[in-house]
Amino acid sequence: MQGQNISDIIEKYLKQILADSEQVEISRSEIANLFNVVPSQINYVMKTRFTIQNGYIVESKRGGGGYIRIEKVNLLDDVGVIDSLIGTIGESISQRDGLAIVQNLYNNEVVNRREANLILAAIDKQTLAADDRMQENSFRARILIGILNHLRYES
Amino acid sequence: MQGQNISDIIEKYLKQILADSEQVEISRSEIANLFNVVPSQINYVMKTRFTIQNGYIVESKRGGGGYIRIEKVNLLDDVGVIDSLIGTIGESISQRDGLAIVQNLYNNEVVNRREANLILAAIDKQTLAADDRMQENSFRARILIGILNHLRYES
DNA sequence: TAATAATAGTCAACATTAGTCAAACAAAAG
DNA sequence: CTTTTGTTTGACTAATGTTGACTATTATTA
Repeated sequence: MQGQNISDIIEKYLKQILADSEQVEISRSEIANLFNVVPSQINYVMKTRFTIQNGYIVESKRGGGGYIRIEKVNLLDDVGVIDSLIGTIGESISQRDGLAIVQNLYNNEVVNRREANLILAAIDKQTLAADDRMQENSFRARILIGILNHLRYES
Repeated sequence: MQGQNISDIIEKYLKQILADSEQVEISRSEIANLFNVVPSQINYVMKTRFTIQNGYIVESKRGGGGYIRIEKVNLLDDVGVIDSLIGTIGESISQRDGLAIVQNLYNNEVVNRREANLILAAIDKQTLAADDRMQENSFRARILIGILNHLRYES
């Protein structure tokens, strides 16, 4: 029996709720209070246990009536393809290689033609119009990775 | 589940009315009274939830018989609005305003849900992960404009 | 026309949330 | 026992919402 630290207990508590409903909406301070931890511990639990790789999406809002919402999503079958594509992107990618990635997605029917063109518009050299090539390639990489992470699940 | 703060509730109330008619005309003090808030809170709701990015135009008049009128605008009816959207983006846009624009595109059926989420993934704060806020907002602006220009020719 | 009443707008202070980051501490691995 | 990895904590930051004093505009009345 593992899971004695408080982060594990909070994780278990939240996942128990998520067993019944698709999402939970909590107040950070309330939960922190409930388990007698500092509020920022809740952020730690989110970052380490409710990641997209595990099939969770976390959204939040600050200010009055603020919240943290955890949503459980269905991971798709081609997660393997996505992982390997992310691996090849790394921290920087040229427009040419970016095009290849998008074409790969299209060929694997992860996206349709319209969606592929949308992505290409987003990572286009002219669109990014960065100060230098390194910055351009770096942002292109981040955008592609963000999109790929999104494609892991159905929304 | 959501909508704990009073601004959200007022927003919902007004949008419910706007679901049936193209516009609403309210008295600021009446609405403030109805929801037990100070009148200026209504201005706050207008400024944060009924912007042109959200697809609304707000007009008002002071003095006796004064009013605030909210009008829903339709992207498809008016090609110029895409231009004005690009204009409001300018060189920099926050995640919040970016979300408003994408939601607007979706509401006006310029993009479908999947495409909207794809765009949101591309302009997400975490995706961009820029060194500073200015850089983040700048790239978000370029990406959105690139996509909007693409959509203009596509459809 | 001038004064007054009846509206709405602006702005800054304050309130209420959540996020970040790094240091201290603890547990696990080597 | 030492090193590495994971956890806990709290000070500081950021975002969002609420309030009220003061201002601006328009209509009505004297």
